[in-house]
Amino acid sequence: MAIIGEITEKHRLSSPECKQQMMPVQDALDILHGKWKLLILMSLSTGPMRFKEIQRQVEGITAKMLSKELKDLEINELVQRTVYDTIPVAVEYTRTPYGNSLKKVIDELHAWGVQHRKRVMRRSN
Amino acid sequence: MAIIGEITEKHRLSSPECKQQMMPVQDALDILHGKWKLLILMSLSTGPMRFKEIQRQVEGITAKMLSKELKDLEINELVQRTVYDTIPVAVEYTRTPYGNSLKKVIDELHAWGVQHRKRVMRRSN
DNA sequence: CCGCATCCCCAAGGATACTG
DNA sequence: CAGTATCCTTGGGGATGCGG
Repeated sequence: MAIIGEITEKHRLSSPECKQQMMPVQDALDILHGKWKLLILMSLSTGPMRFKEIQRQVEGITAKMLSKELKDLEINELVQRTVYDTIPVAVEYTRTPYGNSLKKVIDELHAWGVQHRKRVMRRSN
Repeated sequence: MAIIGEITEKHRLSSPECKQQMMPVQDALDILHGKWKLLILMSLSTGPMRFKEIQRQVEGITAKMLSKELKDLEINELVQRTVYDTIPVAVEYTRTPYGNSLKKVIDELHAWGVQHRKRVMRRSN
């Protein structure tokens, strides 16, 4: 029980700094939350993409969701929308430089996902 | 319009590989989704932590959610739960080595959040 | 102190049909 | 092709209260 008390005390002291560390993460999650946003950004990693193209790449997303998520991403300046005045209209979506700044985040998440998948495979055998 | 056709064609070709890249990310998001999981993992970065301690650090989370999220994290072996047979019982949560493997992901998200906050501040002035 | 049980609400998300 | 509109379901999340 003494050990518990010690541990508790130790971390209560470091609490304020911990909260400071969390705020930025909370900010990031606010913008990137949901099932789709990061996947959409990924699909734009190779270059501009049209609506249907993105929908094909991001498996399972409905037009409604894609439309909404793209709007959100545009508001946060992670994605740019360009309309070409053709018939029928063509719309291209591009990652902005700011959107590209998420590359590392996505890369790390991807790397973790890869090894996680391996791990799950291993355990299920 | 020619340019559109070209762009479309180019990326349709790279589509299969893109989907491959997305699956791991989707896996990762499945485990880490929601408002709280990453924040909880962050709060455990400095060492073992008791239930109430975590709740104090993760601002705004209710006991119910914390309980549920900790269970999920335990199932996925990112967090370990230890019960001390004291009166009243004390329960400690620790990041497993596997949970620690998410450090880079969290770090990148944190780094992005920090600069995002700066950016938002700048624009609102 | 560490939760679980219950009730409740709302936003996220899905299905389908439809327009310019 | 690029979405909107509508309706619907699910579950994330909050509030409160209780039990070991």
